[in-house]
Amino acid sequence: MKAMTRQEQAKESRQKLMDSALHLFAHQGYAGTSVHAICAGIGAADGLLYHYFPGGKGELMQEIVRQNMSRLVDELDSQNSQVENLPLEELLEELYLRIEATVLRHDDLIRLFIKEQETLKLLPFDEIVRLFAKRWQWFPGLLRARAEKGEIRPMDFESAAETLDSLMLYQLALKLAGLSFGPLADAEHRKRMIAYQLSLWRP
Amino acid sequence: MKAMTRQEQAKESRQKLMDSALHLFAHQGYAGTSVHAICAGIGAADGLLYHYFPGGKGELMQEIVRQNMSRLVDELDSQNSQVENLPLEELLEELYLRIEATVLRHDDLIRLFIKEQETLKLLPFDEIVRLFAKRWQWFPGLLRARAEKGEIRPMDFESAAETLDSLMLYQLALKLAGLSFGPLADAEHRKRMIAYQLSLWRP
Amino acid sequence: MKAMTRQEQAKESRQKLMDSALHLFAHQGYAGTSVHAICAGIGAADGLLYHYFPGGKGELMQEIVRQNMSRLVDELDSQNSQVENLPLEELLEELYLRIEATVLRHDDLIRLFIKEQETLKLLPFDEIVRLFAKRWQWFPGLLRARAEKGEIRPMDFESAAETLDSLMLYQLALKLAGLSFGPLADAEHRKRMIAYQLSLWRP
Amino acid sequence: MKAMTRQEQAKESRQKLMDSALHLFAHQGYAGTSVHAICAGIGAADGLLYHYFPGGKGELMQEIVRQNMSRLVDELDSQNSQVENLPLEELLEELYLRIEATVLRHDDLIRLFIKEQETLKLLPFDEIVRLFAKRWQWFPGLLRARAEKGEIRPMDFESAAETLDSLMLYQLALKLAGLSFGPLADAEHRKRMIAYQLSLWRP
DNA sequence: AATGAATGAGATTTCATTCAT
DNA sequence: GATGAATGAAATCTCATTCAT
Repeated sequence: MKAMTRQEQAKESRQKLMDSALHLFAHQGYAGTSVHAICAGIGAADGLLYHYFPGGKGELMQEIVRQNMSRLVDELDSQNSQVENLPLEELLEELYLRIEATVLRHDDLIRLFIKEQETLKLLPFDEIVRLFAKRWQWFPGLLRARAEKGEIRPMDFESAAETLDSLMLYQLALKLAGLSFGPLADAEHRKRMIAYQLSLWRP
Repeated sequence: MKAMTRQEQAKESRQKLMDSALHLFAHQGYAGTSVHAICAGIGAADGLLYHYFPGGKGELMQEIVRQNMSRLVDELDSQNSQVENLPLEELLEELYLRIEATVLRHDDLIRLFIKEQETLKLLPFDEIVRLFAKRWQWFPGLLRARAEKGEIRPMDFESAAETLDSLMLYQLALKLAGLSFGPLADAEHRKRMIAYQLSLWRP
Repeated sequence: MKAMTRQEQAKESRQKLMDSALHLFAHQGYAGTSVHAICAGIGAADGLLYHYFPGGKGELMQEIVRQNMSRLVDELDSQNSQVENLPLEELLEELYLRIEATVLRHDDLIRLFIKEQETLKLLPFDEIVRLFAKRWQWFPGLLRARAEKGEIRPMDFESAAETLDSLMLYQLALKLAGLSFGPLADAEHRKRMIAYQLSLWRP
Repeated sequence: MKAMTRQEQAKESRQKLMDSALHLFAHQGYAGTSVHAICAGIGAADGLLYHYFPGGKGELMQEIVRQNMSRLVDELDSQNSQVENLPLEELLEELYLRIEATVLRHDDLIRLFIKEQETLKLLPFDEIVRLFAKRWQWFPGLLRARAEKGEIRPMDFESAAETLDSLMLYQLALKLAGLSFGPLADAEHRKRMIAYQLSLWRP
C-alpha cells in the first residue's frame, strides 16, 4: 500500500466516519446510534468525530444525506439510457433490474429515509421533482412510441407507466424489508408478471 | 363522566400510556421517545409507567405491538365482506377505500413498523401468512368469477390481483409518507387508474 | 383454624411484617431491602406497612430491634441455670451448646447487628453491660469453685473464662459466616478442644 | 507535585474512585452508598465512574475486592518471618501486634467483608485455604519446637494454636466493632492473657 | 490528525410514601 | 384492616460534547 499524505488520511477518516454512521443510522436510527458506536465502528476515539464535524452528530447526518443523495440522483439520472431499442419484454425486465441494482447499492441511504422521514426535509426537492417529472414523461412516451409501432395497442399510457412503477417499487420495498413473498422477487415470478402485462397490452 | 371503579381507572391509565407511547414511537421512533414524554403525554408522573410496565419502555413497546396488531388482524380479517356483488368498477374503488380506512385507522402502528422494522420480529407470523394466503385466494377467485360471467376476459388472475394490490399498497405508502403525488391519491386520479385497468380487462 | 378477631388479625399482620423485614434486613441489609420486598414477603400490599408503622421503614427497624433484643436478653439472662453441678467437661460442652442454640435462634437479629452496626446504637446499653458483667462474674467464679474443690488447679480465672468465651464466640462467628473449618464446628473437634483446656487445668 | 502523563492521571483517577468507594462501602454498605457519593468523594462528576467501570457500581465493587484482597493476601503471606527466635512471651505479643497492624491497615476491606458477606463469593478461595493451611502448620510447629527445647510442656499443639488464634481474632473483631472491653485490647490486659497462657504451658 | 479523560445534562429506573377507595 | 394507583425525589446510567495532551 502506498504511503498516504496527511490530506489523504484526513479525507479517508472523514469518509469512513460517514460510512460507519450511515450504516448505523440506517439500521438503528439516528437517535438510536451513539457517537461512540460510530467512532468505534472505524476504530477511532470519540473525539475524532468533532474534528471533522464540529457540529456533531447533526452535522454528520446532514453531510451524509447531502453526499449520498447527490450520488443517488446522478445514478438515477443516467438510468434509462440504451434500453429504448430492446424488445418490450426485455425492456421491462431490464428496467426493473436497473432500479433494483441502484436501490440495493444505496440500500442504507434508502433505509435511512424510511426510518427517519424528517431527513426528507434535507433533500433538494427541485432536483427530485425534476427526476420524477422526467420519468413521468419518459416512460409513458416510450410506451406510446411502441404503440405507434403497433407493438402494443393504444391506451392510457400514463396509467400504464404508473402501474408498472408501483409494481417495481412495491417489490423493492418488500425486498428491503426482508420479506420474500413479493411478486417480482424471483426471475420466474417476474417474467410471469411481465407476461401478464404484455398480454393485456397486445393489440 | 360516569364514576369509575378503581380497576377501571387503572385499566384506563394503562391504556392511555400505551396510546401515548404508540403515537410518540410512531413519530419519533423508539429511541427518540423518552419515558418522560410518554408520561407527560397523559399528564402522569414518570414513575407510573413502571407501575404498569415493570420492564420499562421495552415491555411497553411489546405490549403495544401485541395489542394493536391483534386489533389490526381482526379488522383485516373481516374486510372483504359484502363487496362481491358490486359492479367491478365500484368494487375496486370500494376495496381501496376499505384498505385505506383500515390503514389510516392504524396509522401509528403501521408507521411504527416502518420506522422500527425490528418490531416485525414481535409479530405472530402464522397469523399474517394466513391473512395473505386468504387474500391471494380470494382476490384472484373474485376476478375469475367475473370472467366466467363474461364481465372481463380470461387472463392470469393471480398476476392481475397482485398488480392491483401493489397499486393500492404503493399508494398507501405514499399517503403515509405525506407525498401527495401518487396515482390513487385523489378520487379523480383513482377513477382514471381503475378505468385503465378495466379497459385492459374488457373482453 | 379458629376464626380471628380483628384485633388478633391486626397483631398477626404486624408481627408478620416484622418477621419478614427482620429476615430481609439481616440478609440484604436495611438499605438493600425495599418496602415492597417486605410486604411482598407476606403477600400484602405496600401500603400496609404504613398502617402499622406510620414512620415507615425506619420505625419498623426500630421496633424490630427493640422487640427481638428484649427477647434475646431474656434468653441470655436465664442461660446459666442448672449447669453448675455437671462435671467440668460436660459443663463446658453444655455451655457452648446453649450459646449456640440461642445464637442460632436469634440468627437474623445477630446478622442484622453485624451488617448494620449503627443499629447497636438503638440498644439498651445498661442492660447489655449488666449481662456481660454478670457473666464475667459468674464464669470465673464457677472455675474458682471447681479449683477449690481440687478439680482444677488455681490460676487466673478471669483470663481462663475469657479464653473460653473467645473460643466460643469465634466459633459461632465462623458458623454464621458459613465457614465450616472452625475449631468447635463438629462434636469431635469440640471435644478435643475441651480436652485440651482441661489437660492444662488439671492439677 | 511532579508532572503526570495522561496515563498516570487516568490510573490515579481510577484508583481514587476505588479508594473512595471502598471506604464508603465499608461504612455505609454497598446499597447504602450512592454513585454520586463515591464520585463526590474525589471531586469528580458522576459520569466518570462509568468511564472506568462500564459495569457501574457492581463492577467497581468486584474490582475493589479483587485488588485489595490480593494485597491483603500478599501481606499475610509474609507475616511470620523473623519472629521464631524471640522468647515465647515476646513472640505471642509480636504475633498479635502484627495481625492487628495488618487488619487495621486493611480496615475497610475487612469491614466490607463483614457487612456484605456475599462478597466472600468473589474471593479466590484456594488462595485463602492455602493461607490457613500454612498457618495451621506453622503455628503448632512453632509451639512443638519450643516444647522440644523444654521451654513449655508437651500438649495438643494444634488446639493450643487454635485457642490463641481465636483469642486474637475475637479481639480484633471487638476492636473493629468499636467495643473496647475485649481481653487483648490494651497492653496491660494483653500481657495478662499471655501470662495466663504461658503459666498453663510452663513445664 | 488523533486520543480519551472528564463533564454535565438528561434519560431510565427505583422506591418510600401518600391517599382515595 | 387492606389495597394498589399515583407521586416525586433520588439513584443509576448514557451520551454528546469539550479540551488538554
